[in-house]
Amino acid sequence: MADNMKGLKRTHYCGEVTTSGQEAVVGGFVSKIRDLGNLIFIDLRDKTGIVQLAFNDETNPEIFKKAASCRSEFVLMAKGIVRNRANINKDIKTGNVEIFVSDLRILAKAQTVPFEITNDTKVNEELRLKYRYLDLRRAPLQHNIIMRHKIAQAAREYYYANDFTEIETPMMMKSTPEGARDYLIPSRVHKGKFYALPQSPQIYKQLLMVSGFDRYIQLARCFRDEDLRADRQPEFTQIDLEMSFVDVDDILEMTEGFISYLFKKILDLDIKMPLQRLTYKEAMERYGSDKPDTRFNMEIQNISELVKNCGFSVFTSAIQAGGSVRAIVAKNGSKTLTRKEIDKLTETVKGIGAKGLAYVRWVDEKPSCSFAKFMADGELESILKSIDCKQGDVALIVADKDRITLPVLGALRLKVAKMLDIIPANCFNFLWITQFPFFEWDDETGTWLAMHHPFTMPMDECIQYLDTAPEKVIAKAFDLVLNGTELSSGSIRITDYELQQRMFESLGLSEEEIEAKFGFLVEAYKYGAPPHGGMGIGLDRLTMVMLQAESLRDVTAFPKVQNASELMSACPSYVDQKDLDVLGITVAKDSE
RNA sequence: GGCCCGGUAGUUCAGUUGGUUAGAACGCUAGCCUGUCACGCUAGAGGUCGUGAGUUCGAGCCUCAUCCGGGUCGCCA
Repeated sequence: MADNMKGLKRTHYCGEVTTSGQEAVVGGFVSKIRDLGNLIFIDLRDKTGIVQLAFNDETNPEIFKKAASCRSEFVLMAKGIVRNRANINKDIKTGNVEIFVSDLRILAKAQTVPFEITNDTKVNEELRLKYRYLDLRRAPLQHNIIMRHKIAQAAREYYYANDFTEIETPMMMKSTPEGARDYLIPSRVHKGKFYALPQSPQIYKQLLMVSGFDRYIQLARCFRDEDLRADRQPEFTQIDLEMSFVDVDDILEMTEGFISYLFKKILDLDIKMPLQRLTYKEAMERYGSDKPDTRFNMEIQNISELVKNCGFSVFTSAIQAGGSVRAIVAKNGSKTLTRKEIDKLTETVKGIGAKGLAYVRWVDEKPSCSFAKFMADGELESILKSIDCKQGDVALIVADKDRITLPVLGALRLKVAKMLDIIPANCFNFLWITQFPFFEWDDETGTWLAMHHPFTMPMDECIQYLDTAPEKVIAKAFDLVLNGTELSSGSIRITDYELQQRMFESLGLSEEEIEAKFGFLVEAYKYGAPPHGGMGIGLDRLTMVMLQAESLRDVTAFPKVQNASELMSACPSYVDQKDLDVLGITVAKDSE
């Protein structure tokens, strides 16, 4: 049997024991034991840090014996006098003192842990995820999770101070099969019917504006049944907000206020305001991405004009087909791309849609160029001059339709920057992407699809093109990007009932479909809605980028892995047939 | 679903052309040690080489299948 803590009340967190001469009672996990024979030191750890407990066998043999029986990760409470150490440990904040223990309780023994609880770890993440509760004992993860809490707290402080009301919206809602797949919840009462977990509280928050709450915020859990990435979990949290009587600029300003407040409070950084803005078109042209990382340059350059009459048919035929020839230049730095690396990059771009990769590698005296033999005298030189490719640089060139060249070079730009290690750390580059196209063409179905959700307002001057020229319609939609990560998406919503109807129609929805899917929403807007709009800021991603973490798993207490399972509890899991019977559900045999 | 990478003591890794009993460090267990703080010293335990099949006189190593994990493309209004 373990000891109890009767008669002891914690007076200090471990990391707070810094002043000698007082009595202290601390509780925590055994981090390290140094048994010198007639002298034992135990490092006791809690969420605030480590304090050294000291024992000797002359003063109190009973307690000494108990200390000698302690092992790693035992849970202890200890009382004693805080005294100065003989030698100071400069690495920890309590390194000048120790507690000379007069009462020791072993509150829980611990099995040998499957991996050591250390700040730096090389241990396989799979194992750490299986024992997530142990991994979470490590100081860096504790720090991340606590920082996440502080970011959430700052969000509430800021938006509450700006008259936002926090309102909880349902987790069980109507499935509206647009966009991402829904996670479904079967109904027991209505057999054969399903609720869906929210992909976002979108519809509810818009209705809250119809109701007149004017400013809404929620730290909302959202669920999307799509494949995971390092920056994508099936469930995640948004700082979700909506505002009435606003246009795009009002929302951007409110958000800039938050970013300013947040970074000052959490990181003591002054972010320069207003944040830089780029239109979607410009972002695609210059960076080949709608979420460009602007911490480094290497912008995409169009050399179509220069090569349209050259002898290299790969270039000329792409231009004749209505495409373009574009390049990025990796400038001379501490590293250059080797031939082998360029070959590897060629494979990469082929994997994402490009037919090939032309290059100029100017490392030696003369540039080595994959297409030199097709160039007339002086042509290569003028290309190199125009894209500012000098000795020591490597130029990478893609020729194809714009919808290939731009994203491919965008992906290449990121990859090359990582390979050459030119992305500065401790740098936070925010960027608004504005003026998104309203529709995007879908090759598969041969129709225009809404690029954002179908409640997004078109720019006032574009409404005339809704039916005649969909490609000209620009949305009142915007994204917030930080260091190449999309943090947030927002828009002004359609509040005009007739316009909403036209929107649905131009997206090819029939009367019946509109009624079945969004009938209640369409009807709500018949009763008068103030102009409104809002956004959802990804709390997980925001935390990840602020803490410069590699993955959402580093800032989420209990994350899921790539196949959307959770390794610790092994979910999802099968359920008993009788539980399925109650729901009227039959599972196909081959799925087991 | 496609492509790429990985899986050897509890952990991190090494393991030669396919060849005798698969090693090291840390951790763990036991003993010694009065000022450690990566304590030190001595000894010991600990292995289905992810799993299954195949090739071979012989497989950790070669082949195939499969499972698990990571990254990425598709997907993510």
